[in-house]
Amino acid sequence: MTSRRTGELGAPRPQGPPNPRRAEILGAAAELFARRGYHGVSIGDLGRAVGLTGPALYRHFSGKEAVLAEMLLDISERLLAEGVRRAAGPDPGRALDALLRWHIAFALDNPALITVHERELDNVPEPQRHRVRRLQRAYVEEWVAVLRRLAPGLPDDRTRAAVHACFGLLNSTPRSAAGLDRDAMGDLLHAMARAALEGAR
Amino acid sequence: MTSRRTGELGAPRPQGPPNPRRAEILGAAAELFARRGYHGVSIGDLGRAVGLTGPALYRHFSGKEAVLAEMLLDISERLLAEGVRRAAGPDPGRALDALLRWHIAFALDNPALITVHERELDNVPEPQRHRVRRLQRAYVEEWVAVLRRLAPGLPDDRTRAAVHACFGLLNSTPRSAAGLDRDAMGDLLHAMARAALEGAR
DNA sequence: TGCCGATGTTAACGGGCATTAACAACCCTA
DNA sequence: TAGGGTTGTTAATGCCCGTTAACATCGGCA
Repeated sequence: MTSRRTGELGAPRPQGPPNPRRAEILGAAAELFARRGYHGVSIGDLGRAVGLTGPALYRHFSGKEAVLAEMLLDISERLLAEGVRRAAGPDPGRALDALLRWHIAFALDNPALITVHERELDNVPEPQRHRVRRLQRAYVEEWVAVLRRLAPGLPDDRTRAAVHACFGLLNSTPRSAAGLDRDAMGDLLHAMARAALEGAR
Repeated sequence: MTSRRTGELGAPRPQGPPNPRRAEILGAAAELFARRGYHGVSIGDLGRAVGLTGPALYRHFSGKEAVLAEMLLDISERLLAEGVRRAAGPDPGRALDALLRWHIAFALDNPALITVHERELDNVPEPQRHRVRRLQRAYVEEWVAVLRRLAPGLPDDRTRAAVHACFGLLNSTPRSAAGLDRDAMGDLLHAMARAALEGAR
């Protein structure tokens, strides 16, 4: 074998020693995809962003789609893994706050990733799109389960709609580069989201 | 002159008798741009969506960018015009409810337009991008002014951030095609947004 | 009736894109 | 120190896109 070019198959993912070049490319791609959209970014743009030419990318990914697929898979896995952890405790009120803190911190620290995660699923090729969708759904269900314990009377579809609306609020961060500093913004989002979810009752 | 091809200049916009073909193209373009993004839609796609070939579009618009520009200009003008009207009354609490009802109705009735309006500003060519930005900002300021009367103590940047977060919540509608019917969804969004804004205090 | 503007069509263009081929330099190790 | 895998490069290929050109049809009106 002359090169690795991981990412072409549905599963399992690379896993080897973390390749710094891959990570660098993924980071730059996140910024570009968030700003200009998947179709608005060329392989040449991607290479240039990390100081390479376009074709050099094929030493690390099987193609442009594979970059996006790995990015979305990584994001949704990270969100879900920590979401499961935080939703666990016995007190649903505390669990909700922990979920809120987690999602807000992730959105504030990775605005580009949140944006891509929210917009570009349709451009992920098919074997992996299903996996991302499953992970995203599972993450939503963690929130729904906590809210169900907190407000047992609510019908499930209403609870689910409320969670989606809450995500819309939290994920708006990247678009509102307001003058607030990170902590103030985090507190504001936490207060608003918490109030919105209580208002959904 | 052999054809009209409006939209190439910054101002003023067409204004003539409403051309049904133009409207049809704009409607189809909104759906496509919302689903696949501006760069993900070709002129051929756009023509096909209204039963024409690609080049036929140039009988109605000066190019692909002009379609997007007119679309965003139209949306932001509509939002602002009605926003100004509803923000006017003497009672800020009523004004806020009127603004909420307006924005929610618009988002529920035109999910594709809201999506494009939120995402594609960067692809509007420069003379018109400024106009759209001004209109969008003015719309936000209508909300900020109402909230300022309602909660005079809040610093302006916090109020503005809260409005943006609120828009994120309301505009999440297109992504959450939940099982709720239109009215139930509208009520839920209204309750959550109202609570979120009060929670921002 | 004959013309002309409006609104289509297909064909052609120039450019950019994703991808592949062919080749070069660099380490690591046998 | 020779060889091979890794990671780059530039050149080439083929496709698709936005746009323009050239041509057809059709309906209203002098």
